[in-house]
Amino acid sequence: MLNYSTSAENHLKAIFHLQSEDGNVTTNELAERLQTKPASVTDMLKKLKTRKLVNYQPYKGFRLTADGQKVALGIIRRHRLWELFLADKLKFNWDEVHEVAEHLEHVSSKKLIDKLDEYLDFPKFDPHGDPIPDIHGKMESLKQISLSDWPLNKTAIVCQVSNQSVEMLELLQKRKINIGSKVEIKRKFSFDNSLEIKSGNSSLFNISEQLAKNILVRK
Amino acid sequence: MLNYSTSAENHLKAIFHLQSEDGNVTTNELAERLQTKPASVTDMLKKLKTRKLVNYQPYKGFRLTADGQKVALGIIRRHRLWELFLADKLKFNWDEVHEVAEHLEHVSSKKLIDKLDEYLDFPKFDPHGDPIPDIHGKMESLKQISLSDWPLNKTAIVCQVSNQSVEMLELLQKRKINIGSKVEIKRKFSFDNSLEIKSGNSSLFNISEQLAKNILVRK
DNA sequence: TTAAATTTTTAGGTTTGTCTAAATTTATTT
DNA sequence: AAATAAATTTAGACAAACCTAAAAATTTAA
Repeated sequence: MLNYSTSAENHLKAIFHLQSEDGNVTTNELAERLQTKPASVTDMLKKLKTRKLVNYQPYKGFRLTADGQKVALGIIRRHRLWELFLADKLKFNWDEVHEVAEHLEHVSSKKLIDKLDEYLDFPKFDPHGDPIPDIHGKMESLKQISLSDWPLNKTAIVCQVSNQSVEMLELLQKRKINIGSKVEIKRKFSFDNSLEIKSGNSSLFNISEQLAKNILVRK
Repeated sequence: MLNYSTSAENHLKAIFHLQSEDGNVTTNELAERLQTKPASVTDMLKKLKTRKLVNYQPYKGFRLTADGQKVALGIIRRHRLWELFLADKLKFNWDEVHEVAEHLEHVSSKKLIDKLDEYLDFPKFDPHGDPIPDIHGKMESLKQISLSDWPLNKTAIVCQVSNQSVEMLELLQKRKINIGSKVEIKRKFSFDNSLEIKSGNSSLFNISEQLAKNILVRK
């Protein structure tokens, strides 16, 4: 298995995420996501195309090839395993693991990752509730819906947070909302779609529509 | 605390090791150690000098400054903690940990390393028997001597292997010699200074002077 | 103590990943 | 459907980390 630069890996991973939302990915989108410039993205895409990791045609957008997908899943596997390690074993807070995992994910020893997987007992989900690809790149898919679509007065279990901004994670931390937390919607305010909710045994509080949309729940 | 490139970190670490053996370090020595060219070393040293990590004067060799020493100890701390993690927790073989740790050591989150240290219970030595610097850069020093200077028929405990080449570690692995193994010298052959030794409860075998010099023992 | 050998540095080039500014293509709007 | 706007690519630069070959300094040895 070949080796890719940190930058190439970051591009592949970001394309993977974007295309699962959007289908075809555009240069601007990717530049925005990676906090870089469209011209830089074009440069990298030309390189990824030579490696047959992406099917890219100038001005037409791009997607990962089957090979690219495989590589991206490997990177995501590393990232999520490290996140779980940091949270479960090293007792990092839920909202601190992402940034450190961004660096650890680029250490590409296959043996390291497979042993880490074993050490963590072949986990299926990371601390954000995202599924972890197994050694073959397969992962569970969650049938979960947004908290903003959940009915009133019915307990939901938080199982994923789809927007991983630091601000948002900090907010959730403050509200003591974690993966696995039980929440219940007590009121919906139609004028701004904000919700009044109850988490665990704490008292009632309000969250915005924006936030509710990014909290995925099940059960 | 500032951030250094992987290459800069590798230079600092190598200078640290070389100067503890030699005192003053030369350009050629360092190039050899890093598997690079003298011209490249000169380039990097000029950069490290601007950062005041090394006191370097053209043609005169160099050493780490107090600051450089501090940075180097931090890198060594990371390296050795990861080595221990890989061996103890992930069950890597003793001779496989070095290479992976070479990569992990460059992930420079202070919190990560301090939590890892805690997770491993603030260990004092890595799987090769090398001391691990603590959070302040302090580490134990071993009073140990080379197996080639050990007397006949007296049990010694292997506590360090000073030459970390893969070949040598593989050889030791084959001979079932590990840190903590008990060995006893049964004969010394003066014509080539090779030794006939007994390790644990296995039968007798021979090792060269070269190998004996690189096995450090105590007790 | 010079001449030869060795070590080290300098000069100039390459690759990778980034950027800005200009040019080009595609999309939108009147 | 032309004109304008937006998105994208190209051209040309730059910094980091490396290299080779040549020049300069230092060391060694005749």
